Amino acid sequence: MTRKRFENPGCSVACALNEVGDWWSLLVIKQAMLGTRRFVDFQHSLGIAKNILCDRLSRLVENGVLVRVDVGEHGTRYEYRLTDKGRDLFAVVVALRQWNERWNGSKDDMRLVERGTGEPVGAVSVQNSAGEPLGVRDVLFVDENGQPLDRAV
Amino acid sequence: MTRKRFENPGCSVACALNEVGDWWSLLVIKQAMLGTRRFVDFQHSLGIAKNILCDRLSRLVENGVLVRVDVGEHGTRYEYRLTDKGRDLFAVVVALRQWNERWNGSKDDMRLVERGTGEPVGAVSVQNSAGEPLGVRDVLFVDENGQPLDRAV
DNA sequence: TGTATTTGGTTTCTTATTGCAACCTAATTC
DNA sequence: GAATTAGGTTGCAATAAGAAACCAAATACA
Repeated sequence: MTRKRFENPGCSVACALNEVGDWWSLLVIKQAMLGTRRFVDFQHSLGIAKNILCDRLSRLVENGVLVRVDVGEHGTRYEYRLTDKGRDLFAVVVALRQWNERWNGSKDDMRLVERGTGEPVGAVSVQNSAGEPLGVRDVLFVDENGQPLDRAV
Repeated sequence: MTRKRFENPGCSVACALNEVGDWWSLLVIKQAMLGTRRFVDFQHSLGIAKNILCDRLSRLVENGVLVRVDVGEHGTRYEYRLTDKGRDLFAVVVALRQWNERWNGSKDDMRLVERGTGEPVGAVSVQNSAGEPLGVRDVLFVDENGQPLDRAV
């Protein structure tokens, strides 16, 4: 039985998870954000099986999250580089990181600072137009007609 | 062979994915944010197999993302409600939603607006202390001593 | 009161995916 | 010229997923 891929075109979260929602993809992307580009480096830093890494890299390339660039003179050295689409997952990765640090208290080996100033980056949050953070209770989910969906979280 | 659970305590992203990084968990959480609380409602709205739903709900309860509340008089009616920890995944869910809409252009059935004003919520992003958005190229990953890790993304 | 249905599961069975290890080919290094 | 490296592919055993059947307690329905 094929694992359900969330083709449901009515749910953006499902569609996003369809591309990057499996066990390894987001870790591959995070590692790419750290500068990893080569097959063997992904393999060693993540401790992932080679066939699974092959599969994930191919799928991420198919989906336009990574590009495979030929860097050898004669075609057996490749680099996997983030595309704009891939780099745009930065907020997702950082939000996950911060969530884990807030609730599981595990200290990551590395910190994230602004390149220019060296200041730590702020907390990733949903915001209104004034830049004030919004929790899930501060928003409404509305349908195409602007009618709010009943809800109590 | 047991699927690798990312116990690696040195990586927050891996730890976070260990709790909510499988195919269904984030969809269950998103659905809970929409107000779904009952087993059958999760089942029908997500189209998930009952045994898998059981497993995911139990795991999310174990990890403190949901609580199981007895709402029947005599103990066979339950509700699964988000905890503070679960609600705090809001930024992750919205970031994924927005990423998909930016890059895959699929229109979600529902829109997200601020409860008070009815205005659409802003784009979730990593920011510096001044509230300016930061891309992955605008930050440095530094180790415990503040030394930047070599990197070119 | 008696029957049907709903709820929240568990069990069984089949299929898919994972992880490991072995292997493989072209290119590089020694 | 031999050994190693890069980037895979293949085969196998173990695990997880999905569908469907089943089940007990509680509720709704007549």
